[in-house]
Amino acid sequence: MTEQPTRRRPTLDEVAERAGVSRTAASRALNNAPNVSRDKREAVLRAIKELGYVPNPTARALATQQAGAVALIISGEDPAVLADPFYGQVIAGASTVLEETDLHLVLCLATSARGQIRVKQLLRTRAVDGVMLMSLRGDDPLTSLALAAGVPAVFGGKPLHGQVPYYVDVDNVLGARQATEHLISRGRTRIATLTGPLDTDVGRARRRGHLEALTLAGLPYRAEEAGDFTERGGMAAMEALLARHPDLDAVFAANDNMAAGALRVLGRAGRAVPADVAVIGFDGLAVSEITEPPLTTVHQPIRNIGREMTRMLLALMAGERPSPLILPTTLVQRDST
Amino acid sequence: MTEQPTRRRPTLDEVAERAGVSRTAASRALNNAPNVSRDKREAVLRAIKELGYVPNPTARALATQQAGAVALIISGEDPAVLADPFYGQVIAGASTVLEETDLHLVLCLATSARGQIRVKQLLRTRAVDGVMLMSLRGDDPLTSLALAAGVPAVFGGKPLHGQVPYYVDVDNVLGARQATEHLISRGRTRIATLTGPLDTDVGRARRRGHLEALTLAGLPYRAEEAGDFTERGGMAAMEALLARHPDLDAVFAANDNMAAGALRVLGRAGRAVPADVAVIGFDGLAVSEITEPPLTTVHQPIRNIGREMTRMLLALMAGERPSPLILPTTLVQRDST
DNA sequence: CCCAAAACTGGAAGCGCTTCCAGTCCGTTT
DNA sequence: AAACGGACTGGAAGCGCTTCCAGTTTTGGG
Repeated sequence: MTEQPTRRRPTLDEVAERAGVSRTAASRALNNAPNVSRDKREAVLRAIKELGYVPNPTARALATQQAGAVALIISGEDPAVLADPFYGQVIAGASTVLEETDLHLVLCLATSARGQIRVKQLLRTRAVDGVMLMSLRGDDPLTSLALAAGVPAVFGGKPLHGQVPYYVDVDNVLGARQATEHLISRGRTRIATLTGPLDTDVGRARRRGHLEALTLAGLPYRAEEAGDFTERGGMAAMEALLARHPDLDAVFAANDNMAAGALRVLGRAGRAVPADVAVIGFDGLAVSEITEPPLTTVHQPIRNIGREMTRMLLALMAGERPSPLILPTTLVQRDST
Repeated sequence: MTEQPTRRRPTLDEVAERAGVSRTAASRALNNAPNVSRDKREAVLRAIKELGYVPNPTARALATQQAGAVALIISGEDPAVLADPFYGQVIAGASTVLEETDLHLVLCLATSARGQIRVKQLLRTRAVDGVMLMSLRGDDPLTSLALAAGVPAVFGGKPLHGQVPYYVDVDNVLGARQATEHLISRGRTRIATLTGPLDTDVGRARRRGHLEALTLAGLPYRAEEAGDFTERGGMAAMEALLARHPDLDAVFAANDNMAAGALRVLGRAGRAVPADVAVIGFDGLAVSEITEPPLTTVHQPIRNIGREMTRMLLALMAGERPSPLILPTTLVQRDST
């Protein structure tokens, strides 16, 4: 039945005619704008129902000069970035906010040369009314591109270089400092860190917080290894760390994935956690609850990040000038420290 | 500077004027259609460059009656479905294919009542040129909705009820059978299974494959517990299973997440894997490589699913009638069996 | 050198909806 | 009863691009 020659869908003109009013009036009734008498409004509504009329979003977009969509742009060198549940959470948060509007979410992975070009196009053609950008690396050209495009843009996490006016972030420095201070409070003195990529703001900020805590406590021990925020990368980094600093008694991993990897490596190496080595993570992802042992971690409200980015974008699109937002982190004590 | 009164962007008319040709010719040159002399074509291209002209996608969409986008609709009762890296892979696969076209990807989470309504709207208003649907539960109304909408639609995995003409799936029955046969070949005789949700086709199909293998081998032992495809759910199910069937000597988990959960529970319960209990999963996600011990699993080409769904959708949109596709699975032997 | 076929051209008609603006109607105010 | 502000109306002008079609110019064969 669906194969029937797809009878052309009714237009607003037909609705107007059937209701015996002008197209203008029909449009007003449709959008329940003022200046339509009660009678006509009802007549139009009835006609709409009878005809099964559905407004054409493209035509509306052309007339109103609004795309009716916002984009979430995820950068990174590998399409596998999405394997990180982190983004899933952000997307979920964004979705819940967008559900309340009539904006669609277009997802762009700027993970290949081709992808970057597509994003550029998206920005230039103004195919969306606003964009959210995430996980930009050091001098990601997307940053300036987005800023220059004149499209409302909010960033998830500050880009490493360049100031951006609108962003949502968590206090990475403070969170990391709390993490390391927690380890210190447990009596650890040879505290190593598995950092994130150091060409990202989040990677550096967490490292900085860690170092601040060490300095403040007057601890001279320094040991670190860079990871890539994946569990696998965390394993490799932990192995390297263990080889170079076999005497470490605690590890601050810059995220839970890497912490989970570290736990495995420590387990295989025969180090008891937390007896021999205490481990703390960052994120508060589901994985942190089910590691062996359950992971103490610095929890960040990821879903909220998506939600707040979206709210900020909506505000921006509405002509407001929202302030950057720094979300708080909280230490969640479990069994690995 | 971006605050400057946003000088109106040039239109095709202005390009045409500057190039000294008609708008028609300009359009043709732009889309490099035939019937434009070399001279004019070049003049237009030059004007485009000089003016920094960028075509307005909305106007084009209105004129061509094509939205220029396809949707990926993910159903499920919880926005957290996206936490499963599975979808990340599918999205990545879809993206790589779409990158080669000029279609955008709009992502819809039909995970709430509001979300369902939005999807319905999306379908009715024809805001996209095609849709891909995933993870539909038993009698998900989305199935018939999508079919009735008259929009090209391809399904990821067969819906439980109702035949759909276009879908991409893996041979879940066969894959599951291989898994259990593998366990049997390792000499196991008391083989339990952690099933997926039994109101999904994938959940039932894998269970069926498991049972087929048992029947074929003449093994009378039956033990199963339903999970929800999450690691956490796998843990709960494994605990229940262990309590009711303490004598089991092998477990087929319907996906890797649950298998990972099962491994943890078995570890805590003091059962050695694979010595006491052999475990096999399904999916071949990254997690299967880093569990302790590394997990033997039935690998399915997830990225390809996204890719092939997209290709199928493109074919459908091009007026072809592609055949459903069943992707093969392969057994990946690691250390848990 | 003539004529039909092939290759261009560009005016004009949309695609479906929003919104400005010049009016029309009415109930009040004085 | 004349004047007035406010609530409706709907014709018409777009929004920016594609494409049909009738007409014009080139080509190429005979």
